[in-house]
Amino acid sequence: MPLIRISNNILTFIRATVRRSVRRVLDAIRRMTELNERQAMPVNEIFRTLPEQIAARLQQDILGGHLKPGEPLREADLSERFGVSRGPVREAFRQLVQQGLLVLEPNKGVRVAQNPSDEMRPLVVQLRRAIEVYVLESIFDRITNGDIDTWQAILNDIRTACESNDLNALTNYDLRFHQAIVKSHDDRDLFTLWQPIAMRMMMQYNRLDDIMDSYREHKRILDAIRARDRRAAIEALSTNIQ
Amino acid sequence: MPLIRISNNILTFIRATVRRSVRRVLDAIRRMTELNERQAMPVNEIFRTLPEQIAARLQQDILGGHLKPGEPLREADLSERFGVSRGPVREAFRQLVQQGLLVLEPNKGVRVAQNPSDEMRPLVVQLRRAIEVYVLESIFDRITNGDIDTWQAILNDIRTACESNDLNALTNYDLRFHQAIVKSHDDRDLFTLWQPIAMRMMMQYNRLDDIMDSYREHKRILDAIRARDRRAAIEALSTNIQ
DNA sequence: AAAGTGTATATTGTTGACAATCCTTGTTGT
DNA sequence: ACAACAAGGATTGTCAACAATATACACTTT
Repeated sequence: MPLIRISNNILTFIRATVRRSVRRVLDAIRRMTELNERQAMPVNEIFRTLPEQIAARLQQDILGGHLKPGEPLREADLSERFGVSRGPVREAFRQLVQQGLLVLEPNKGVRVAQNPSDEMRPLVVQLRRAIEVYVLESIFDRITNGDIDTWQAILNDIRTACESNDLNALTNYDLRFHQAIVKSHDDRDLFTLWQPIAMRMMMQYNRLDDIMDSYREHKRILDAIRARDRRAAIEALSTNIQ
Repeated sequence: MPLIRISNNILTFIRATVRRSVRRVLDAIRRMTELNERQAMPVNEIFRTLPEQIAARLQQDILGGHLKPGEPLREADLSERFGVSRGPVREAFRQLVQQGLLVLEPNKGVRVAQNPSDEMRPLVVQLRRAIEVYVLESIFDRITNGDIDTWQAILNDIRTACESNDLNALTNYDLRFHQAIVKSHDDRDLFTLWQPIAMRMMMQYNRLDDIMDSYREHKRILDAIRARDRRAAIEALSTNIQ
């Protein structure tokens, strides 16, 4: 029971004003941090929607192995866990289905997808390589120092994860590193195309004997880019994807 | 107002009985038509869900060019058109987003996706070829005469469409032909992976000077399969995808 | 023994109402 | 002139209640 009663008209106008103010602040931040327009985020990527937040959490759970392949997910459970109704949870499920992390059986719900079979892995590798090499080729001459700084920051996170032997975090940052590259292409559709393929590889993240190799491989990529050595960059990228 | 009032208990038992009967009939049909188990459909693929039906209709509208790229789709409009509430329409939107036919902007709704850029087309071709060749290689020795008959039926449809110069129908059957091949792989995940890529090619279906070429190309594929000529089949398939 | 039936329960599917957001238009203040 | 404001209408987002379906189990029929 509020202490003061406010009319609806006044409420909507307060909301509008606040919203506008927030937008102005965010615009200012964006200008200050000099995100180049190529990846200028719409406001709604900063305040992500409910389903997106839920999907992000579940994605981590799946890639981190806390949810095992084949495990069923119930809408009611999650809606309680996140304190929302079943609608946004359903929506989040759809997003994860698109990414290939969940499979949907009508009237029966969703389960965590099985890891891609060993037989299939070479195909997935081939597809992902094709896309990422295409992206890197395509953007190479337009890569700014700002881009490189962004990627360097993620690379630092990769290093930290490797050093502390945190496979969970490594999976996450590895994904983000490549994601950042793919997202810097003008054509956002490429990211949509790339995501489900990359996800399928992330589900079985165990190819390295020495975990530090992951850091070294990514460092090679970024160093080559910084040196503007096109061939070396693409070669390093290809090597990393397997 | 129903003429007779029936208690809830009786209703549920009637429903259960009817449902079981339907299932038995469908099982019988399935056995009679001798669909091999590899692609044995669950019952719910025969009676498709509401969202699936809506998505299928919209898919045709988009591929047929009745909905132009960039055109916004409103939930309320479609829910009225199909006589359902907005829920299933939303769901259908999500499925089409997954296929790359719609793009989603949070709080703003969906629009028909832009055709892939010319620059991007070679990449998409490469990806689709990789998948379909992989599938064909993988299933080749296990292709049954039943499979071939199924594909022949679609090929006949392609021929009819070509002869009557119906580009709309041709797009549809061309899609189905390849879809049937991809779906006959054990691993259903391959289809999920393939679909968004193939859709992006179907959005710009205009590469042929002579429309009958489409029939000839598909006939070459099927003839080679029927002759169990692996290399020729894969070569014909590759040629067809461009 | 195998297939079918009655029933209860858990879960997903659908709906309509309401809330939040976007977008446009006209107005105000500088 | 220009940026910010105010108001509204249109559209998407969220919710909670209800309907339909899947599934399991005890029981009956053939």
